[in-house]
Amino acid sequence: MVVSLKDIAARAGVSLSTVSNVVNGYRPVGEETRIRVQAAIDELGYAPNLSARHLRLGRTGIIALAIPELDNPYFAELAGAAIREATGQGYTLVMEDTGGSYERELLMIDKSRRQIVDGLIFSPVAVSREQVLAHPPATPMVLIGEGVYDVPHDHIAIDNIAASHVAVQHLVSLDRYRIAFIGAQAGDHRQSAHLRLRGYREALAGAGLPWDPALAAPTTAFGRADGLMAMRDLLARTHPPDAVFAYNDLVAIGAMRAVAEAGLRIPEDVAVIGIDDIEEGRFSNPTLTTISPDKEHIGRLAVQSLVARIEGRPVQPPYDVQPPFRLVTRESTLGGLRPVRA
Amino acid sequence: MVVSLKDIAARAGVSLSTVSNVVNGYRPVGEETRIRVQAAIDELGYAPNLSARHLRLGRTGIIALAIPELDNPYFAELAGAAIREATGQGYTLVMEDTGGSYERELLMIDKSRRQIVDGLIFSPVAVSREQVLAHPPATPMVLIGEGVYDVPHDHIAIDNIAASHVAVQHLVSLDRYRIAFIGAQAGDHRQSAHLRLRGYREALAGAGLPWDPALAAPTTAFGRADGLMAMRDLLARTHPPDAVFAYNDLVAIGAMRAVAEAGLRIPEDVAVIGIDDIEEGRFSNPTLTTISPDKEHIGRLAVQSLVARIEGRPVQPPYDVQPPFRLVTRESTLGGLRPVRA
DNA sequence: GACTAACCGTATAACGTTATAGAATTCGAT
DNA sequence: ATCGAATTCTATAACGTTATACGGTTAGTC
Repeated sequence: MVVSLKDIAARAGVSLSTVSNVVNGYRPVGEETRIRVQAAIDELGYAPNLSARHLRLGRTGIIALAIPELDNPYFAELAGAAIREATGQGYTLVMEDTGGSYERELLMIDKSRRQIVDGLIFSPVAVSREQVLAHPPATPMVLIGEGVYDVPHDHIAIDNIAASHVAVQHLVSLDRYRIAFIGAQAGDHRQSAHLRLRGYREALAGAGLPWDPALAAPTTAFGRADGLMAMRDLLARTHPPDAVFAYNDLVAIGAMRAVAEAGLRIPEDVAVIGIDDIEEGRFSNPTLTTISPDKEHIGRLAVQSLVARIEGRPVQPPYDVQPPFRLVTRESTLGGLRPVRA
Repeated sequence: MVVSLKDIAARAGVSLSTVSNVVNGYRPVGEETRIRVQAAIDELGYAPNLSARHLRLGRTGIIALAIPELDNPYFAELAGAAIREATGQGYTLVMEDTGGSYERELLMIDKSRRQIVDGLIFSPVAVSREQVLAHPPATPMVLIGEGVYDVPHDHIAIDNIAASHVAVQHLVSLDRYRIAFIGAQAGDHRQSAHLRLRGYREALAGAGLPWDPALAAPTTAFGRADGLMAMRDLLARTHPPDAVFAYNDLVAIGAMRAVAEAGLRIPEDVAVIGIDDIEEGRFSNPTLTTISPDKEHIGRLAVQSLVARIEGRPVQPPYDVQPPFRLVTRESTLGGLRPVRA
């Protein structure tokens, strides 16, 4: 049997309101009655009905995290941090996998889906800035990643251009001159691909290296298979690259596989660097040099910002945060055998 | 402004009940009024308040998936399937990361946490059979994985012993005689480790190979780092193994890294096989031979079983399902260079 | 001894929904 | 004409919670 306030009230011989006050501490309650009520609560094993509470309060205590792909370890690791923070703040976090699909992303910002949710952390990839502007969300929204810029929402994303500079400069410092980029995008979406491509070009220019469009390999998506195919393609050229800057670690790992299949050595023949610092790259053969964003920081900050807005706490106007990142050098660029530190 | 049934009723000039009937199709409504009401709904952009609906109906439409580690790709891939199925069935799935912690797992089955949830899909690792029996859940629960057996709940897990047989037999068929197992557990928990160890021993016996306790390496957890350390240990022995059956793919990948660091070749010096068939193993160097459970099947079936129980549909008594699995042979046992089929 | 203030408790009205019971209308059949 | 039945709609009472407004009692102050 499910126990409600009414049962407790009857048992303790007080009114509904008093029990509610004991439970929530909203109003002072006499010491003696508090004890009596608490005893009844313990005996009957009362737990508040969240639907009722939420109906009354107008909030659900649930926030959503909408990401393009749960099976990308980057997002899985990020989600872990977000879940921990949300739990700590007294919220439940539900994850939505949009699959990077346009319709499912629109559904996310569409308010019909939001009746159940107090706020949304959203990593858009397919949807455009204009569409976000055209569908003002009914509840607060925090954006993560580089999908959409310049909208009136909190936004958390590393400085992609700066990160790309660091990556390319690292390859340049190793005397690589034919540096490819895998993950250039054709369409208008995936801002981050544009930004990383731009950072790549700027860094090349800064190093006095020529810009060769043939070395900017497009992909349809950003998984291991995409990196593999793009790299096979690059290696089949008459002048293959001597280094690769990959859109992310998954792409980089696919690319490394292609290099190995071609019978070439990493990094002697081709050096490889990615972005994300997923755990997989710490154990791959060779281990993967990467740009490491602080995922724990991003996940927690996203939840904190969202909760602050939900609870109407004093927050600045929508702000852009650029979490820190750092270069993590490993075998795929430095070479040698560098035992994993475990 | 948030639109409720009342607003629609006023707009369309009908009663609350009629609008509700239009929305839910519970009672027949005249064609003309239906159109008028639908128009009002579209104009005002009505979406039902789920808290209110759930309060009234006594169900929340939310199911939880509690897994030990979101950053294990196996669970991430499984969760993807579960989310898809849940969405299709009209449920929202929330994920809970227990971290394999005893307290957080108990919290999951504890009913206080369940007020918000219609049912739970649970992959226990720390909690025991007795504890599950002692804390009867308030709502239906489906167990996945091998943590707990013989409890009155639906249970979905591959036949671990049979899977281990297949894995070890594969190694035997390649003329390996010193086959190690990584992932033996000391404590009473992690049934699956026991089962896989048992399958390993049975298969050895079946092949007429001796049982050497020194080759059963325990680990504290089941990640890449654990496989790495255990393998380093095994390779430092006077008689190192010529093959390794790892508790799962993550452990296998850590083990492969250790073999590479030791300057040995896979599979010539040491063959490696895992369980799970995570995508990572399809692109690793070398690619990883593994036992592939049908994750899509498991995820969907878990949700289907749970929803059937929640909705009180005719279901058999709690049943045990053993989803199919198959051996996927790759470079880590077969050797050679086998280009990834992409 | 009356007035205020503080304290503690309660009755009640929402929050938005749906199920039940029933009211109003129409239509056939007697 | 009248009754029963079918059809379409509506009023109302919950579901369990919390905020508001108010009723008592006690203590303190002039």
